[in-house]
Amino acid sequence: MAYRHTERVQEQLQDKRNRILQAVRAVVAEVGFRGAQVATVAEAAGVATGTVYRHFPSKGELFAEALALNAGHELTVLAAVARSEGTAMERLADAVRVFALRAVRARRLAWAMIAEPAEPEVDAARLASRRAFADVFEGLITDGIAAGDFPSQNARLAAAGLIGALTEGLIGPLAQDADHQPDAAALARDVTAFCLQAVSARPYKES
Amino acid sequence: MAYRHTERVQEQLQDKRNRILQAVRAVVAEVGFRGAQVATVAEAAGVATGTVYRHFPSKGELFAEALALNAGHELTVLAAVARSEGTAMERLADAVRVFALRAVRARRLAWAMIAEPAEPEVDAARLASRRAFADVFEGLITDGIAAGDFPSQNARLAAAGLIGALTEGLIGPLAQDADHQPDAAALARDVTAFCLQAVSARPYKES
DNA sequence: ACATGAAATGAATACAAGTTCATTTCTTGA
DNA sequence: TCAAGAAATGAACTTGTATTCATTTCATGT
Repeated sequence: MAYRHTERVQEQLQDKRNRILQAVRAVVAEVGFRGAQVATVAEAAGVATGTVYRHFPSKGELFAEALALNAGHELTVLAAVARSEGTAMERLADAVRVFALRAVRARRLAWAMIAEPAEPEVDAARLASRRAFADVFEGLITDGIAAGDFPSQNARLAAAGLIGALTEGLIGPLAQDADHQPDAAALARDVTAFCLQAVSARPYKES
Repeated sequence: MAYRHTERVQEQLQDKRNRILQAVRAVVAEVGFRGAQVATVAEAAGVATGTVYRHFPSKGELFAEALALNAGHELTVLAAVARSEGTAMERLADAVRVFALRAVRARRLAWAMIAEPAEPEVDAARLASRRAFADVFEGLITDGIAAGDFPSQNARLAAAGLIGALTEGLIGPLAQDADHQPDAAALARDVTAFCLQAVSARPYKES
């Protein structure tokens, strides 16, 4: 008997695994899922291509785990905001604002996480996280309706609509136009205004 | 001299070209861009694979032209609605409703046309058509603001928000859940209500 | 009918990217 | 220092598709 796993080795392995996951994040943030290949990720992580496969069974599962990790992080942040003090209206406003600010600060990554199709495993992981995001918004809208902050409406659909509006307004292809790019804060402010109005308003004209 | 292009041949060629474009539409409507391969398209068009390349220089350009063709058609419909009689509010309502109804009736195709990434040429073509759609909505919103139908707002962003909400609510992955799929008409109605409220409403509570 | 040249064919090829695995390098305990 | 076993390496392999091109089929005018 001349070799046994020691704690240090375990840590190094775990470390390498994490480095690879972080490398996925970094590469995807730069070139999206479309351009992210295993060899590139390996290089970014400072390991050989084959090493990746000692830690993950396939590209799809690696990328899916990286997405889940990142989405989970964002979800934690969002859920905390949603659980804070204040009226449903205030909390929804905060949640949307936080989502918007974080998204504009890393558009490419945000778009990849939220919308860019990729391997089936990645798509599946995204569907789950997307639903989790929608659930947070839906909960806030439902609260708001119950509290009389918002008019009665289809909360599930409204939540989807918010995510769609956020995605499109902040990180979609149309938002990438560099022609007259306002600062991120202004963009986030306008999108937030739109989202709040969509959920919280009553008809502008009596008809 | 024993061969010269005759009219009949020209027509047949044009015909074949169109058949191929239609075949792209049909195949994409079924399996999306991801699953659409040249061989499949050729088969659907009733020609050999190589024939496709006598009419189009590459897969990317073929698919991009197919997308532009289809988007152009939709845009014509939408623009006609936008130009019809009525207040800006009514015309926006009609436009959104028409968009929604047509989209839910062919979700897979609509998603491919609006959102599914594909070859770079396709993405470029889509960006153009997307902007055209957004422009129609933006024009209606601007009209509405000028007429006092809608409160003052960032029309460009609101237009993007509408498209996002429509996309997400009608044809995005979350909308694909077959669990409790309401009929298309009901879905379109709710989404339309959300969109109109987003643009046309005033604050629900004076604050 | 026939010669001419275009158009269609589809099997063969090219290519890109994910995955494997024989070899090398590192780690451990004696 | 050394043997044993694990981990890392990266070049070779595999696979799935887009693209090509030698061959065949078809259309035209005499």
